[in-house]
Amino acid sequence: MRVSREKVAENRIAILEAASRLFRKRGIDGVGVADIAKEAGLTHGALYAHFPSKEVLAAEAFSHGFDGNMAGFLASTGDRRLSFGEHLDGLFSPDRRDSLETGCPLGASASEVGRQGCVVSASFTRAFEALVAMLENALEDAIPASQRRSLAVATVAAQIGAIAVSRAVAKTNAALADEVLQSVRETVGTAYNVETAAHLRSL
Amino acid sequence: MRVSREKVAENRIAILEAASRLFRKRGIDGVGVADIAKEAGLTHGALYAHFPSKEVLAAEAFSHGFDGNMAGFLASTGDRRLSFGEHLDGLFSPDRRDSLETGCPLGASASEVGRQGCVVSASFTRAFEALVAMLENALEDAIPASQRRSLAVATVAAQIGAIAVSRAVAKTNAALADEVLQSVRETVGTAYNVETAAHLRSL
DNA sequence: TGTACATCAGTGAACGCGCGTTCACTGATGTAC
DNA sequence: TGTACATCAGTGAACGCGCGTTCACTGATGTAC
Repeated sequence: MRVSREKVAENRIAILEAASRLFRKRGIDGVGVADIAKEAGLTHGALYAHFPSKEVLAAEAFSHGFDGNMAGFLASTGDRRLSFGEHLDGLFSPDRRDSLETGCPLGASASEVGRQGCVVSASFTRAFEALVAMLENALEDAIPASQRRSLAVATVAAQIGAIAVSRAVAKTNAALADEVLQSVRETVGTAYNVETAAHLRSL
Repeated sequence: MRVSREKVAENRIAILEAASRLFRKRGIDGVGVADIAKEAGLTHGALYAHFPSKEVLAAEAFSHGFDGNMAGFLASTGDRRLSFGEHLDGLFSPDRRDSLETGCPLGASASEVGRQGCVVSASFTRAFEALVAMLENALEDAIPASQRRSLAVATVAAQIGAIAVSRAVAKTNAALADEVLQSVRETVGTAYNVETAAHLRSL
């Protein structure tokens, strides 16, 4: 039966939340549309009133999950702009690795997105660029503009690898899982220190 | 009908090759056992005479793909031990990104392995450690032992991220895909240079 | 404000299909004599 | 070396199941009067 306009909007969000969570947890190919609809409190047919296909849902769920994560992060820091080092602490924390379902969808799906269609790839790219922009912003004043983007791009890509690898080895070797996060964090930090030192010397 | 011992061994290899190639290309959840058997020139039933389940096949195919890649790499370099910089050139090349089916399975499956069982995780961990050992070996004489492992671990993890991200954005933004590889390579290179410089100074 | 009706989000059965796995059967291979 | 037979890798039908998607239908909502 027909439902109110507010309910329609609510249901759409519920589908996106459920899809976002389940895709992160079990992968895009590992979740069926019926699972998603059920988790959202609907039947599978209803899903097609909101999204034309599973692929489009995946792309929108990806964006939704990323936006939610980003908004939550910004809310947690208040108005304060974090330093690059503080960002690194957050990005490479074991907590971040352990929050598969609620964490950033970039790390959860990196190697799968390459196999999906253009719509999903576009969502991934947009989220990646948003993270890069956030780090570039944190690097302002610390290192010259010409090197900011390169370090920001490298940091986000390396972090995605660190999280994915840390999760992949965690079942076998928990110590290695932590070591991976720390080593990548250190290496990125070293590169950052070199740039800031060079920048300070040039002033 | 029964086949000769040599044929059995051949068929086993054929299954592993097909599985390894298809899993890299389409993901573990994206390939059926029938696809694999067909690609190997068999029917799906035969597969269960060689492997007890798809999961075990996935783990063995992962190891097989990694070993083949490693052997091919070692053969291509002859006896010569590559420098760390030469390793970086190979690891972050666009060619490596573009060879999904034949390339290293670590980058192809990183974010999926975390969702698979222990058997697959163990295969991944073994391959990861093998790559780390190769890089540690390349770092000998260049930087002190105490820092070798950390840089090697970080390099492999960052490279896996760089390849996965580069593949994920490639459909949307080819320039960004190349930029990712180059930026991570540069950042790892910078960290390496810092360590070597410090090491030389200490001599 | 009250009534009549068109709209359309949601339901649930059904579509064809492929999944991972099992199993009775086949027949060439390997072995024992 | 030749024969008889046990072995077992491979076949292909069948298992139950879940997949993504479609669609006739329902009935509360939104709208027009």
